[in-house]
Amino acid sequence: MSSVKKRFRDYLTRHNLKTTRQRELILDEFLSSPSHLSAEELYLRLRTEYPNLGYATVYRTMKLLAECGIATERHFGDRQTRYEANTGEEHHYHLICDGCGHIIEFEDGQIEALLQAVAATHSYTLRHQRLELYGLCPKCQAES
Amino acid sequence: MSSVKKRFRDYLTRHNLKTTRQRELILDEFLSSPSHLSAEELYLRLRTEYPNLGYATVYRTMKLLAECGIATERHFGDRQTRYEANTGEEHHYHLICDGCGHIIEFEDGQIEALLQAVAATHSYTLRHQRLELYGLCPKCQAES
DNA sequence: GTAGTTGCAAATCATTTGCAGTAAT
DNA sequence: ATTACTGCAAATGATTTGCAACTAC
Repeated sequence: MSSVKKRFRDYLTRHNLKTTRQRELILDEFLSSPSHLSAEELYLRLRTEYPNLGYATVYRTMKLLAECGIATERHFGDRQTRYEANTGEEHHYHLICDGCGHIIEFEDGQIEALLQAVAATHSYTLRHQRLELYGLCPKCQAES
Repeated sequence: MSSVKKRFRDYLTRHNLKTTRQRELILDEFLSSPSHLSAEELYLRLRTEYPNLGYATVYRTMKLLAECGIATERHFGDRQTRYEANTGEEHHYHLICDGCGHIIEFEDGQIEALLQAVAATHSYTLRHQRLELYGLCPKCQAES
């Protein structure tokens, strides 16, 4: 069993919550799916295999995954909350197409250093950060 | 009349829209209020003086203000959309204290240049950007 | 056996929209 | 006059919640 799954079980146990089939299924699907899916997209994927899975269960489970640090909730332009698996790596940032919604993730040490410098200038201790660039991808530029 | 109000009138005229009392009232209130109010907060403020103003009118007008560049829509953690007056200056970013919520706005040409470079690398046309740093201000560091 | 969970449907909450009456051009 | 605008109420869409049946512990 992957360490992430173990981590989830431990979290549930520690909080007197139960390890249910649905929770494991949702975590599996989340881990093996592309990043930045919404609860709805996850639900639709799961539904094909487990037709009587409830919508609310997906929401509730994703909230748990966010609480225990396995997933991070993100809000890009549209209304839906999207989920991203936490890798425990460096900070990464997002470049999002306003046209088709395509998302590119990137990292950049230089940017990171400058951000640290800004925080230091104001004597702030940096804890987390959010950087999103919005624009048009090449394909959507061609279309407009 | 302020140049912003003039700019709004011009925008409306150019688009065959009408300059109504409600639109002017909402713009006035928006300009003279603290930044980052939601449509609801704006509506509540206006309502005390103009009790039969409609909720939808505030939403529709804020959308117009965003379209013509006078206001920018922002989403901080909560569900509501918040509006910020555009100063016409450079992009500015936010440094937010997780402890007391204090917000410092800053600009940084070097960061801006790097962001442009990232977009260019992926052949994206940059349209807008969001950069938020979260941490603890000196005062809140001392307290914790 | 006793919590905590699930699936469903109904409820919320922010925002949008249809419409009949009203106001700006 | 014409066309857009307003206020209201009803609609929407994402997410949440109440609840009775169910399942992990």
